[in-house]
Amino acid sequence: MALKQFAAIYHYSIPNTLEKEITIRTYKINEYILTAGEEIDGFYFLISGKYFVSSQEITGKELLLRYCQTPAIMGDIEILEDCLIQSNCIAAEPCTFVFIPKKIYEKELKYDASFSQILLRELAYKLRTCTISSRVNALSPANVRLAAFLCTVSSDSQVSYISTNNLEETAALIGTTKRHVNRILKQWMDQGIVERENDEVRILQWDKVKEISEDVRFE
Amino acid sequence: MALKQFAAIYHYSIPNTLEKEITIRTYKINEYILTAGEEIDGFYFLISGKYFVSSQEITGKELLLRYCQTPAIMGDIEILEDCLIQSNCIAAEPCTFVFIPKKIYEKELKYDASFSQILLRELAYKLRTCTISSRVNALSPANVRLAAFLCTVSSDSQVSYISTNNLEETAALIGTTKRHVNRILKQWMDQGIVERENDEVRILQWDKVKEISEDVRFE
DNA sequence: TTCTCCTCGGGACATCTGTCCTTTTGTAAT
DNA sequence: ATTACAAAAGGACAGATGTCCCGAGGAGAA
Repeated sequence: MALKQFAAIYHYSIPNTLEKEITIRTYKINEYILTAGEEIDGFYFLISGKYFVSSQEITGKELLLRYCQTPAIMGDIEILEDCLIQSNCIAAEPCTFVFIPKKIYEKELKYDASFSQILLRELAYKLRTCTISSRVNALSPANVRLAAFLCTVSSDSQVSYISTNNLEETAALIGTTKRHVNRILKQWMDQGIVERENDEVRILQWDKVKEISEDVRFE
Repeated sequence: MALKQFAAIYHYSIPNTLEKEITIRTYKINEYILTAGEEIDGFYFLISGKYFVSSQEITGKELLLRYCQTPAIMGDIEILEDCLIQSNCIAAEPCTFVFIPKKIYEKELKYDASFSQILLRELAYKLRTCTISSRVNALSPANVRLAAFLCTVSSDSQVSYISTNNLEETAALIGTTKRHVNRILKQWMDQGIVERENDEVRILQWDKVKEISEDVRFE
C-alpha cells in the first residue's frame, strides 16, 4: 500500500491516528496537478512518476523551473508562506501522490520535528537546485538549455526524439521561442547531431548533445 | 543585548542553557561574510544591516541572487544539505549576526520544532523569491534588471546614485558587462532619466526607473 | 479530385548583448 | 604646466535571439 512506499521514500511513518485522513491522488500524463494562482489544499508527496514545474510571467512567457522525481514534495512553499500556488506542476509521466490535507498538517504535524525535518531537507534541496538553475537560465545560451533539457527529460527513458507537436511547448519551457528552437535544430541537423522526419526529431549523437549541455541539468 | 533582538525578530527564544554557546559576529561594509566553496560553521541570523548574495560560475560570471534584510538566515542550505557554501555573501552595510555553531544545532536544536519552524519559513521564503528572480533573470532584458536592481537597493535609503567605481560590480551582479551598463545609462541620460557627474550617476526621475523595472525586485 | 485553411519551417530584419579596441578623462609625478 | 599612465567611456563589429511574414505541405470539406 502507498503508505509503506511513503515511509520508505521519505523515512517517516505517518502516525496511525492520521492514516484515515490521508488519500492517494493520481494524475495522467500531461495532466495539470497544480495550477499557478489557485489555492493549495495540502501537501503532495510523490510516490511514483515524474512531473515538471514551470512558472509564467504576466507576459505569458514561461520557464521550466525543475523536473521532479521521488522524493519530491509539492505545496510546501504555499502552505509555509500561506500564499497561492506559485507554479504550474504538470505530470510528465503517470504520477501517484500521498496527499496530506493542509488542516491535518496545521493540527497534527506542524510541530512534529521529524516531519519538519523532511520538509527542511526537501526545501533546502529545492533551494540549492533553484539557485543553480537560476544562474544557468540567466547565463547559458538557448542551445545549451535545449541540450540540457533533452538530457534531463530523457536521462533514463529511451525517448530519443522530440515530437514536433511539442516544439512550441519545449521552446517555452526553456525560455525561448519556437523559431529559435527550429534554428538550433537546423544547425544540429547540418552537423548530423539530429535528423528530422515527419513529426519527430531523432537524436543521432547523444554524446554531442551531452557535450553541448555543459552538464547543466534541470533536475 | 543581541539575543533580545534575536527573539524579537525571529519569534524564538534560545534556551538559556545554550546562551553561552551563541556568539555575535559583525562585518564591515563590503566585507565577505561567506565565500562559496568553503565549509560552513553554523547558522547566521541577521540582526541588523543588509547583505547581498551572489553566485559565480566556473567562467567567472557572477549573478545577484538576493538582497537581504532582517529577518534573514545564512547557512541553512549548507547545514541541511551538508554541502559546501553555495554562494558569496557580502555586507552591503555594516552587519550584525547571531551565530549558532553547527554542532549546537545538531545536538540541541535539530529536533526543536519551534526552531525548525523558523528555518522552514525562511527557506520557503527564499525559495519563493528565488523562483521569481530565476524567471526574471532569464526572461528580462538587462535594462529591466538594472532598473530593478536600483529599486531594490535604494528602496528605503536615499541612495539616488551609483558610484562609478562600482559600475563593474553592479554590472556583474545583474549578469551583464560594464560596457552594456554604460550603454543603458547613456540611453537613460539621453532620455533625461539620469545624469552623470564626476564619479556618480544621479537618478533624476525615479518614477521612470520604477516603470522600466516592471515591478521586478531582487528582495 | 480540388479547393481552402491551418500549421510548420525557415527567410529577412531588428534588437539585445558581448568582445575588442580606440578615444577620452582624470591623476600623479616631473 | 607638461607628460605619462591608468581607468572609464564609447565606437565598431559579431553573435544570439525575437518578431514578422511568406511559401510549402497536410487535413478536411465540397
